[in-house]
Amino acid sequence: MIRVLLADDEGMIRSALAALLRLEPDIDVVAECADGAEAVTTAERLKPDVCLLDLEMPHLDGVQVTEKLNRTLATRCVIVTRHARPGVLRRALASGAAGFLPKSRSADEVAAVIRRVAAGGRYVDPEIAADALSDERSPLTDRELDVLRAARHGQTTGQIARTLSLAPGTVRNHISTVLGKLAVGTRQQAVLLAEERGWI
Amino acid sequence: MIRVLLADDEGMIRSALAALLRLEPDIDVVAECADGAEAVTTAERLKPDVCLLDLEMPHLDGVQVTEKLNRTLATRCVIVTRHARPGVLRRALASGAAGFLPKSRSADEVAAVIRRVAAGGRYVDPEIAADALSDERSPLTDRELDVLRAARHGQTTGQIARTLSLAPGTVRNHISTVLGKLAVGTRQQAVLLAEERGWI
DNA sequence: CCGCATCCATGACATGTGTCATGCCGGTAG
DNA sequence: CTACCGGCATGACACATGTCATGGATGCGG
Repeated sequence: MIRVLLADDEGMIRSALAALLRLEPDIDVVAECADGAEAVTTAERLKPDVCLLDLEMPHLDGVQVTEKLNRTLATRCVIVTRHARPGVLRRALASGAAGFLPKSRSADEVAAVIRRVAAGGRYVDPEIAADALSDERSPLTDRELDVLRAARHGQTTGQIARTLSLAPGTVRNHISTVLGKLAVGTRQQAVLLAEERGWI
Repeated sequence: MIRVLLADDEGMIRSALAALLRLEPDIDVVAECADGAEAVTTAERLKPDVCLLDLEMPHLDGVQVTEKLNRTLATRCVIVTRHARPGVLRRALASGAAGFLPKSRSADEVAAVIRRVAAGGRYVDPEIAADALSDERSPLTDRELDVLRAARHGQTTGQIARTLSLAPGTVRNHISTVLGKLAVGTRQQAVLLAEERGWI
């Protein structure tokens, strides 16, 4: 019997997957969690064989949960996401995830992936994996990513500079190089593009 | 037998809901569609009793699909969405939707809502309905909304002015009043807030 | 050691952005 | 009719933003 923990902030898909997985004779859904923090504490208590984690969750996202769990437990983590981009896959695998499944795939495949991962194997969505090989790695430096992350919510250059302890001119310069690298004209477009590609 | 059409761009939740609904003895899932345009043409061909439509879909969103179908068919539409805000509910009901269900609700409720709607009733998520009564209507004028919509993808004032056939100064003025009404400092924050509240 | 490349940081300059005062138009109350 | 109000449009002004040239710090290969 494979003991599975489910975490997804969207109640409808969480309960739907739970109901479907309970129909499988060899799978036992032992917990359903609505956010990352809850997933971590529940996993540490119940020690499930497999954790099926949504990437986008409040407080801790799926990648962060995977990192934490891999330090302390033998649980195998599968990350599920709507935004299946090569950059996201890279982050997921770097965190130690054993599986990666975009939500564009059918729900039927979930049980198969869980069995494979529980048996010690790995599963990565073949389509995304192919994209990842045709390397779409972020051309941005660490600092540039910092600045872009800070710019996500429409803060002004001055505010960003203060939170990063920089001169305003430096922030502007980083933004400028980012705009050049991404071939866009405004920081807002840069943010949208970077989010799209899973770089921030 | 209630004949149901399902439309959601996320394959996993679409197939999961379909599988669960097929377990119900009185519900027949006659079609699964991945986008709004496909939903419209399929619905016109199959004339299902109830359409379960995701709000966020490519090409045509759930509200637009509902509008189109209500012109030509007797189909009852239920709109499902992750971003369940009063403004979204208002738009959905204005389009003629018979039901409104946020994805934060459990999948169990879907079948019940479908039965209720098929019987000629209406269903609106009580929590969101309560919020909608404590009126959070948009304080923005039509023109201001036009400008804000155009500003969504980080376009410059000049580009927005050209697409709306306005002087750049006018666009800036509209943006300025929007910033005042929403009590934010940049157009980017205004866009994020308006999206959050379902006003654009 | 010495280039050389890369990242980070900064300040001067042009351009775009937000604020303000103003005027036009259609609807409404007196 | 007149006065007034709200939405729409516009141009002048202060400020933030994007571009550029520059310099310091670190790491790598000759």
